[in-house]
Amino acid sequence: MTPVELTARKKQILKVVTERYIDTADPVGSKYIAQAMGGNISSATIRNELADLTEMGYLEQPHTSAGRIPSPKGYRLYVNELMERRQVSDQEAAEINAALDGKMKGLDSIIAQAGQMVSSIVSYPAYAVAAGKGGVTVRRYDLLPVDETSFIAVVMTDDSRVKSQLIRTDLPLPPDQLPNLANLLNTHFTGIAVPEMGAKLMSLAGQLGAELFMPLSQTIEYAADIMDRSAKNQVYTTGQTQLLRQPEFQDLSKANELMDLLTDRKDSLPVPDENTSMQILIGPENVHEALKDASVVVASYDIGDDMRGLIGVVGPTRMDYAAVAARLSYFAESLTKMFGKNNQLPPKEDDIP
Amino acid sequence: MTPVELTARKKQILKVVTERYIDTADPVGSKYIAQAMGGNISSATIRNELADLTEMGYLEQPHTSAGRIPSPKGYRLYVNELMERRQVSDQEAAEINAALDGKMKGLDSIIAQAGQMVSSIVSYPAYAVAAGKGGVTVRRYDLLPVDETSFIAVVMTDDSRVKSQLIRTDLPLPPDQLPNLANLLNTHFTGIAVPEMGAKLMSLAGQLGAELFMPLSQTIEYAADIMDRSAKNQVYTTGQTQLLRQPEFQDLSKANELMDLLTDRKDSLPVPDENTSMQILIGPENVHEALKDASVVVASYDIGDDMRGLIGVVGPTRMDYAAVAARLSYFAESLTKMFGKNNQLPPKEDDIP
DNA sequence: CTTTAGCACTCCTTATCCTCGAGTGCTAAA
DNA sequence: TTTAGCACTCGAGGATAAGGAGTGCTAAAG
Repeated sequence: MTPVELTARKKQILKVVTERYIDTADPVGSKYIAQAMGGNISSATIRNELADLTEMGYLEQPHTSAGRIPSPKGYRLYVNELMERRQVSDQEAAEINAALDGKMKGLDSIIAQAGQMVSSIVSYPAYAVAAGKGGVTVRRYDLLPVDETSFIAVVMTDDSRVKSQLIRTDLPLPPDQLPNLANLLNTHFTGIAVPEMGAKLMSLAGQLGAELFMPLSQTIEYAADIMDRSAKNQVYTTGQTQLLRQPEFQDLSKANELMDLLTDRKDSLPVPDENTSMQILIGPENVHEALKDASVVVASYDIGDDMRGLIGVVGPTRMDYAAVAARLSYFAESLTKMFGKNNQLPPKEDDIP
Repeated sequence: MTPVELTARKKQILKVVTERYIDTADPVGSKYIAQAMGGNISSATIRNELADLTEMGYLEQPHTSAGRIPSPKGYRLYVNELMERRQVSDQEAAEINAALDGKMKGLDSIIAQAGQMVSSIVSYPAYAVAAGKGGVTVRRYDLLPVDETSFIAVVMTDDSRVKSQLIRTDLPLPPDQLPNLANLLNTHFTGIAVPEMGAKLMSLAGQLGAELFMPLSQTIEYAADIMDRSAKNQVYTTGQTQLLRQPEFQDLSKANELMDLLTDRKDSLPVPDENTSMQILIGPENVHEALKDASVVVASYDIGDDMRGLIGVVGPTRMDYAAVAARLSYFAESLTKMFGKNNQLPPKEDDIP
């Protein structure tokens, strides 16, 4: 009685329903489908097929006398098999390239900007993370004299980011002591993690005068802070307000939940599997509760050899997967290319947002 | 016929109405007022007074048979005269201090974080800007060798911010040339604005070999970028979603307008007058169209001697002015203190968000 | 066995009407 | 000047009805 086979016609119907629903956000009726399929079959036939598809779990009915909408399972099939893997149009490509051509400076800033761009390109909220391989350490310290009571600390990490800060000392520090200090830092405080830094600092406490120890610990503190932040894998989210344009979020409670996730608990947003470059998560496939009624498309790109950037889009399950996927993957590829092009090393730089 | 004088009782009534309306968002009726004022006068008397106040423009009536709500003029009077200048409670002060005590590093990052804090403290969206006196120039360049094809450029601006970037050269640059390059930069490219830098660069083009000229121009480009960004007075906004919790923005079109302003055109948010440290702009007092139905409370604080930070809160006209004003001004004062405390110079540092 | 026309039925949407009650404005008396 | 009394207004909320899109089923046709 229950049909098990998914005939070509059933798939075709599912495709029509999905695309129409994505477009209009209204349940799709048999009459429209019949016509959209060429008018060769009657709506009654379609209704039979619809009943099958519903029974098989690909479609849902908001209520007895409404049209059909795709279930998550339906969306999944659509995304896997039915959706036409669309290419970005020349115009879209041009826009993306134009956006990327702008001078982007600084790794973190690039990441944040990438999120913004994607959000505006796809018209949904987006998020961006740079997933380093973790465990950044300092490769090198440089100290530049400014005046009696201050100097500039330049810290270079082993993933080639460079950050600097003006450091004020409480006690005057003779400028000729600066090389000593730098030497101390470079011999004892490179290549090690934050906790070990603390230990080392303690062990040196006795051997050094205050005028050397204070600026030393201030510099270490700064270095530790940099490493902390980069370990935290800061997540940037933008375009939350795009959600409000979607009819499914006119109901504020849903919207609020998602907004909260996007602003406060953004660290629990999905990350794609290690080896796939793009992943689509539909409704209940998401582990996070607030995302059960939403979908996420997330892509990754390479930042040089040992870092991976992540960029994701959040929208209603009724999201335009074809368009989002096309644009997002084009964007991610462009980023990979961009990072690769500069002697295959990223233009890493200082910036903490 | 029309009363001109604002008796003490009228003011008292206006105060009760305003505070009640701020609290409940419902029009306030004569019965409630009579009771809230001690029960010594009848609601009929209150009604007479209400009619006067309405005629005088301090109150409004959504429709004939509803209670009264304050008009912008009413709010204005309330804010100017009636509102009790509330102090932050010990607990609030403690919270604010705790938030500020956290290690805040980097000027721009502090500013952005300040916005977030304020937003969470007052439960409305907030924005933050650092209004420099404009016209930043470079005070000094330092170049640190890395390897044959790259070096670190450290740029210090005349407002004591320090930023740095790793620069890759296309041609190999002998390390012993680096001091030359630094010298060139420091003698020709300090203390001047971006356009002049370009001119200078042109004039030097002929005299230098490519292996020196290329890295020179890359460094200049970086410096120009820093100056550009700091000239732009970047505005940070946060907490937009707080708007959705306000009943007046349940109607999405209003909310959207404001959201747009807060995310896209944030540069047109109000700035307080030069000499006042806090300003309250109520509804139509705002010049920007999207803010005509909203209110803004904005405060400024000092960053060292020659910069001024700005921090503002956006909410419905029915905003809790007393609470917001108290918290915001306390927060701004704390910031001023914080910036002053470190030898009265801010902990300026590198960071572009 | 599949397709299709026909038709009763479901149930959402929208409009209309009605009632209820909070609150007003006015009048006239204290 | 204040207050009690009272008619009146107007929105909120609920019930009811009409309209319509869409379904499911039946029975006939291919």
